[in-house]
Amino acid sequence: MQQAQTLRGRLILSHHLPALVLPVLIQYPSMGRSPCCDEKGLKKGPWTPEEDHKLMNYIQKHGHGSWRALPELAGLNRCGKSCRLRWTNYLRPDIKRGKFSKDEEQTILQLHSILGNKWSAIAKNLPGRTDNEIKNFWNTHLRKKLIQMGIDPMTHRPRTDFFAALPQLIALANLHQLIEQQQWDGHTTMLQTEMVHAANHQYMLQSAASIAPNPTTTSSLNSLTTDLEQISLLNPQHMLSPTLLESTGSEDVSRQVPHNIMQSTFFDQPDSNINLSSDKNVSSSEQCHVEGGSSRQKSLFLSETSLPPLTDMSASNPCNVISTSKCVASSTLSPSWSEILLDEELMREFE
DNA sequence: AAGCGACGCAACCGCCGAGAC
DNA sequence: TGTCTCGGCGGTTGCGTCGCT
Repeated sequence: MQQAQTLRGRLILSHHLPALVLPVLIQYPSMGRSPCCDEKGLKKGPWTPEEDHKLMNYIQKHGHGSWRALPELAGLNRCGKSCRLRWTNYLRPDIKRGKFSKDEEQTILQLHSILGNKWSAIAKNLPGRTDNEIKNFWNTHLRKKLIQMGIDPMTHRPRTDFFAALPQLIALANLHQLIEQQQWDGHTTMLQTEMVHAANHQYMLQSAASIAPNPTTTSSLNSLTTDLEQISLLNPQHMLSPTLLESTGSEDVSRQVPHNIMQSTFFDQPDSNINLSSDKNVSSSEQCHVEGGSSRQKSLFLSETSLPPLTDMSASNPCNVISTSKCVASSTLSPSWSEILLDEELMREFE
């Protein structure tokens, strides 16, 4: 019954609304979340053709003005925010709908490699497309496409994290095994506490490093570094990797691992004779096979093992937080796929 | 034909910055 | 300076559709 009424409304409206809006109305009434009750009694959920008609009529006659005041003036039982969203993402007459062209797709890919998830900024370069539409297109199509091509959708560079993460995975497996064996009961609690601290510090460093260097962030980083050094001083056996300390401020921080975790895990035992990798396929630089050796050797070994985060940390994408020029500059380290594959002219526009 | 999972996308949520007071 | 309002933005949700078994 309700469906029949909606359908009727759809057919009647189809004679009155601009041609651009008609394809939109075909999709009623199914999309979006199910309505839920609001404390103020305002309606939520999918918009009906009647509501759209009211909103369009009002804005075409009076402009939107104050979005907060609009619903009452237009006779809508919606919040202003909902009206604004509906207008900007759906009803605006200049919205271009339908499939994205190859050109649009390439533009999105290139702009995303430069700007990151700045959908509104990307949308400004694609007339008629909304940020929401571009975001959806990215999440449902382009992102998957890049992943299938073996390209990290956030960095736009070939993914290497799995192989680079192998030593870390192996280390974690060993850590688990060691804790279960409880060979060093007294150390376990302390170690776990330190692991939490180290993880926190790593996270803070990653966040700080993703911000463009300036006096404030530099001092913060120095403070963090000092903090990390203090941890290692309190626990000399948990030496920190020089690369971790030196890399504050570079995007490579996100690829470091709390080395005090690694080292305390592997070497606190009286007889550290731990075979961390029996996999012959792992390259020599990634092998974690350590038998005895001096502490200097052990330290060197670990400091040279650069490890990525196991999760896809969007925060580590410099393009999410820093300026375009910084991103382009960082892209000179190694060419991103878009620099190789896509239109050079467009790339130059953003350099 | 029915069941089921993946997909697509409109709409909501929560946060943030700008501006007014 | 602090608070409030408003608009904008990015992330997430949830439901209908589609395609496969």
